Amino acid sequence: MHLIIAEKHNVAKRIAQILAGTKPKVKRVHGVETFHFDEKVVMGLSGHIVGVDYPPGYNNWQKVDYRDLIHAQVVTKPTQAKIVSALKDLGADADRITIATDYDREGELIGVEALRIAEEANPKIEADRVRFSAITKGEILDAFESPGEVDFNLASSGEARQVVDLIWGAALTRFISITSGRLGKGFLSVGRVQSPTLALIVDREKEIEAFKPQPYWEIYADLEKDLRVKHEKGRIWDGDLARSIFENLGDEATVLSIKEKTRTDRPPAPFDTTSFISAASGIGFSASNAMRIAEWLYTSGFISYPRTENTVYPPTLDLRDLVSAFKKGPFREDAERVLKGPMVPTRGKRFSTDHPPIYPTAPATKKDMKPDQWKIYELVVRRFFATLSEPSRWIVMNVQLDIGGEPFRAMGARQIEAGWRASYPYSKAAEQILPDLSQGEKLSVLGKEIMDKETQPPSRYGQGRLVKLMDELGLGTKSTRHEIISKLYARAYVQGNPMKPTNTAYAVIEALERHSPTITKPDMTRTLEEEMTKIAERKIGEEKVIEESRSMLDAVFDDLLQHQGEIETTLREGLRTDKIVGDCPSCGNELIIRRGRRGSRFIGCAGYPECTKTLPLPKFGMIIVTDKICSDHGMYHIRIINKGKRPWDLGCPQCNFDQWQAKKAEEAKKKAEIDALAKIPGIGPKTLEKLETAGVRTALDLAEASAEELAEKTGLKINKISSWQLLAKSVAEEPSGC
DNA sequence: GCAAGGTC
Repeated sequence: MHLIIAEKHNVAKRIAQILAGTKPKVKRVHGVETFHFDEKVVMGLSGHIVGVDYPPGYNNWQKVDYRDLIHAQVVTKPTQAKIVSALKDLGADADRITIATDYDREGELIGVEALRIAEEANPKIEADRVRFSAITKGEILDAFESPGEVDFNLASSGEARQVVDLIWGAALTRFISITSGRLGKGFLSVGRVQSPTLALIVDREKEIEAFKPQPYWEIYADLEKDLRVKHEKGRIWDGDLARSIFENLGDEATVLSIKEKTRTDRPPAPFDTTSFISAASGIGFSASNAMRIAEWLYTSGFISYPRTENTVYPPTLDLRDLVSAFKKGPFREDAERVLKGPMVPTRGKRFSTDHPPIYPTAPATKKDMKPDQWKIYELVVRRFFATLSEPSRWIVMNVQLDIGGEPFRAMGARQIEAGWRASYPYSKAAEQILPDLSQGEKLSVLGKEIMDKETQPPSRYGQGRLVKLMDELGLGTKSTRHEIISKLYARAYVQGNPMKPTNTAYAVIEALERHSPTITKPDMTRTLEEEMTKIAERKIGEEKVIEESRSMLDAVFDDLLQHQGEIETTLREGLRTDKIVGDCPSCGNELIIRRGRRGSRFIGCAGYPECTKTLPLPKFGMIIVTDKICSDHGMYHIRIINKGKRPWDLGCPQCNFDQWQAKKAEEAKKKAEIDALAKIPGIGPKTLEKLETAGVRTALDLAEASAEELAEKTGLKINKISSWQLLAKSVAEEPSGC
């Protein structure tokens, strides 16, 4: 039997269909769907099915010595037990195994992992490897026609990365968590990708804080024909000069010149993961949410594989056929427009062997999915059409004017052909229509304006921008960048979007930059990549790279352990300031988030025990002090983050407490009225039931009801109802006892 | 309970 291994289930299924020519037989092996035909079996993995970890005995964070962690024998453990078992069973029966995992380094390692398991069950199995960059009939048949060999060196370069990541990550994560006292659920983490990413955000925040705004002025004049013109100088840095220009401005403008140019605005490149996340971020999706939805669309058959670095459509993709599929449904007009054109697809800078760019694989309507899913699907469809469209064309006008010796200017832009913008309305380019003007024309000045402005600090990174930046710096991969960003939120290192770092993040980055700068810079990834290439080229061994990395980490710990005291001070100060909620309304001391004896949390005053002001906090979830301040109480708003749930904005803790108290009082009042109804002589449980079906639950309800209607609805005697009503009225008017 | 990398 010939066993064929794909990286994922979907790919296994399609490979089997292509190779079989007919529908292959589906058999479940240890719960895993496999595909059988002509003495061949295709099975899919789920990415890595084993992972590196420490052997048992290294679990206790406080008891294990850092040096032991650095030099421990790292082991490989199955992480997908069912798939491993299926692989063993099938491997035992196979005389040949073909690795058909993704065509990249990680794919090579995943293939070798599978091969080792199969070899364990059957040492005599013969192995080969096929490589393809799109799952189309042509590519797959070609690849299987001439299989190559498994590249064990490439795989071991991936293994070296795994071990280096684990030992640096684990040792530094434990050190920072132990030193800061943040153990258990709220631990602080460190890693080759997450820490440099966090450092980018912290650096940006420092730039913003250090920014000194510069004042400048802009001068505008409003002319006849509804024309607004701006002083040629744009930003005028000298206030006196600006005011003098403004005050001495003449009352007639002369058109000096009119320049017209056509500008072509080229359509965007096909989506890779980075540009997709960036575009989704532009319409309000977080990176993780965009990817989650894209994965759903992929597994539901609406779009192609969303994790790709490729921005060039493969020649095997029949674009005309695909566009034609959209001739029915909500994208009919776009499809017809594109089909009329030359349909030359745009190409991005990056071409890779992993997967095609992200494109829609099937037409759909709004009814097929939820609104958010539709928005993402529509984005992918519209981007696809845009990449097959013609450029958008504009006429841009540049009008120069003179007002009493001062140069002014007006810029106009008019779209003459929408081109790709007809399908892709996400990146807006606004038209600026100017009135008809002629050279030498004179226009009176109807009004003037001087605007005093100041330069703005750089803006915080939004998630889309950060993903792009990570991509440029080589941090993380198409599949992990959004997860890394989520991790920063989960550790309470950042909050909001755009992202603002917490003081804890400042402190962690400061400590690392001082004593372990390697882990805070993108260079670590870059040098690791270089080492990996050397391993793949057999210029250096996997073991050598790991050993060198271990001794570097040893040196880092020489420094860290020597300065553990001061690092502790830095970290604890950062942690402390993140817990400040505001000033105590009773005594003016700081209000801080504190922990009760049984792990409960509350807001307490730093002036305790003299001041006993407290406010409650929820039992579960991570508490985040945001930078939003309550205008009534001067306290920072609180946000609660529970894993897998939407964040809950609790708001100002004082307002929240007041509202809760008011609600409780309201409920108590209601309960008192319900009790009062039951206490009226003559009203027993059966009568209560009848009254309730008529909508009467409290004494107040009864007092306000119409006796006739109530009698009709309940079948109770009207005179009885009237007598109860008298009693109810007297009860309802009494102030409630609690 | 640690990383980052696959995939669901």
